Amino acid sequence: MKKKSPSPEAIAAWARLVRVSRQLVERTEDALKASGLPSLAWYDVLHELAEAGEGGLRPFELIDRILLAQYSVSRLLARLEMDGLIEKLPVSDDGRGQTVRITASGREMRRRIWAVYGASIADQMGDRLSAQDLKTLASLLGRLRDPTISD
Amino acid sequence: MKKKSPSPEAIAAWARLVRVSRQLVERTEDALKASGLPSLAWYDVLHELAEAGEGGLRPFELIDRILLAQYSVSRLLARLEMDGLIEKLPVSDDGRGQTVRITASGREMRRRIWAVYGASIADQMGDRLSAQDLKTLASLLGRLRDPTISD
DNA sequence: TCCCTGTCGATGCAATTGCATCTATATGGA
DNA sequence: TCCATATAGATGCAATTGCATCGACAGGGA
Repeated sequence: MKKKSPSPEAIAAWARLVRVSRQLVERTEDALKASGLPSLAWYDVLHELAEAGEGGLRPFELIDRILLAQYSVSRLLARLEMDGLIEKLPVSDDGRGQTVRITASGREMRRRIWAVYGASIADQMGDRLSAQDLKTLASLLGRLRDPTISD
Repeated sequence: MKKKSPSPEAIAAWARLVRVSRQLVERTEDALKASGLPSLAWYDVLHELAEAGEGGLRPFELIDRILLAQYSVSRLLARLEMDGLIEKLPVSDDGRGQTVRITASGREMRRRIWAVYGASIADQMGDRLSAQDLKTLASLLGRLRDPTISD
């Protein structure tokens, strides 16, 4: 395969993208930490499980949705379970697996995280770009997504 | 301070931004690993030092440029020095500090990393958006930058 | 000069991560 | 049925990270 050189525009956009997203995430993580709340990774799991409803999700489904390695999810779930935010249920038709479901206090925690997370998004995105610009941005970013990945 | 709720557009743009940038970086890191090359963090340091020229940089200047914690930079520089990619020089007018300079093999390593990194940027950005769209993207992202940060 | 405070950079220790591998179960074919 | 292979999820161990703190020097005021 041939080696290509990126255009100056591509380099500039890349640099901005990487840098800005790191800043935004970092600020949000800092805000969560300052409020004594768990990190965005915890939120992501609670969010997916809340969306999934009573049926819950299998860990491997979670891996597809959030962008984490299998062992990261395994350990993340162990911590969430220890904190009582999720529960693991055996699954009848596959003895290897389990179903993970959010608990009431998991939902409550999700709300508390969102209070801070949502405010951070509003501060850092909503207040700086118009709705139209946000749509343009999302659309451009959408074209960078990996075509081999679901989301 | 009042808690705000983000608009749906802000949430969508945020989700795309975080997800896409993680994907892009991850793919690039994977490509580097597959080539047996060090990570993007190493590249960033080598890049900044190459830009800085013979005068080199103080570690605290590096901290301003790359988005890393002080202790991360301290350890990163220790590893780069062990690999002979940079050298640390005492600085005459400040007994606490040091100046960090890229070595010849550091420059060589930077070139080798760029061969892969640049190709990844071209693949993932240049090939998917026009120059005009890349400019629009960079401009929109620019408006999200933290105003309290230099770059 | 002598403190007091601030900045530079390194580091001990605990927590987290990445890698490789493990156990257990499922699935399909001979 | 039996075996070979594949998949789900957990985990031992080494490497890395984060947090707090440290030691060393700088700079300014009394």
